[in-house]
Amino acid sequence: MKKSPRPAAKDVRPSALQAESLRQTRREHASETAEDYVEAIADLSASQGEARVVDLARRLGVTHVTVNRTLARLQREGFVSVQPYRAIFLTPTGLKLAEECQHRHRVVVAFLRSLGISEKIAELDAEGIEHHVSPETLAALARHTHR
Amino acid sequence: MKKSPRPAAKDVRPSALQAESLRQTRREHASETAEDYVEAIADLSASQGEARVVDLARRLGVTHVTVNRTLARLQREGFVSVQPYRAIFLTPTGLKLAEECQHRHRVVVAFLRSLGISEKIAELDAEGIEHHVSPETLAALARHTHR
DNA sequence: TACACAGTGTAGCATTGGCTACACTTTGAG
DNA sequence: CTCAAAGTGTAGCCAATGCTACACTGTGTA
Repeated sequence: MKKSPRPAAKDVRPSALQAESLRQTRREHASETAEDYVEAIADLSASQGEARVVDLARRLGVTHVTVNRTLARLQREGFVSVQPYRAIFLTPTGLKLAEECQHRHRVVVAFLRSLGISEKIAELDAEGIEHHVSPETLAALARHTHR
Repeated sequence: MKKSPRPAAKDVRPSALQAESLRQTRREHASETAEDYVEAIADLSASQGEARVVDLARRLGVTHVTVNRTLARLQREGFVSVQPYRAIFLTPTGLKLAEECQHRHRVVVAFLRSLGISEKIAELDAEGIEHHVSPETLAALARHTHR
């Protein structure tokens, strides 16, 4: 029998769970962009009647070039419908995702506000947090939002 | 005077703030990797005496190739000290970051657990959330963690 | 001491998501 | 109807982060 040259890892947190969590987080990150875009498109459509590339760029804090390329991917993935020089529309799939995101965003912000966090900080943190909140946690946050 | 062809965006949420939040989130994402790595290295060093590439790979859920390349970047940025075929060490800067991350992680998990979230889900969500929690929010979470 | 094998390193490819620079379309003012 | 400016699209660059395939090191065991 061969003694392994270095002892196997006996971790405090099991590596498998840790790795799974991180893989999950990376998967989420892949869809964060989609979520940010569809949410912005939904908001702009509601507030202005249509979503245009420049507005998205301003809203998302990137150049119109990045918006353009990302929209191409989102179209490929079935979230939006784009035609050259035309307004941007959400597909039914995209609309559904947008509504989920808006809901999650509202819940997270309301919760943070109810902890006494300022409006600005709450918005800032929510933007980062909202994509990583599981349904269970979202429900718990909603339950624990008082006032 | 020229009337603008299309009316300027009058957003519900001001675009500037929105864009700033998202830019902030992107900046955070750039350092998430660093945080995950230094935290893992600190944990492994504590539990096994040393951190090796394979262990990190297992722990982070990526191949050893990715670990290797990322370590090169982290060394470039001053978080770790690496020599070929040797164990991986944190610099003082890296160690400080690791400790902050571990603290944030503990606070977030404890808070989620105190909301009644299960251990597994709490760990999963914390992994995604912890990188996006501002000091203000972290303090608020700690304050509102009861039992 | 030799060597098998686990661990480590490197080459090269793909995708995502930033950017600048430049070209093309659309549209409203005149 | 014209045309300049705003908006949109494209080419090409860079960095980060995945991967597979293959090469090299180091070390305990036989």
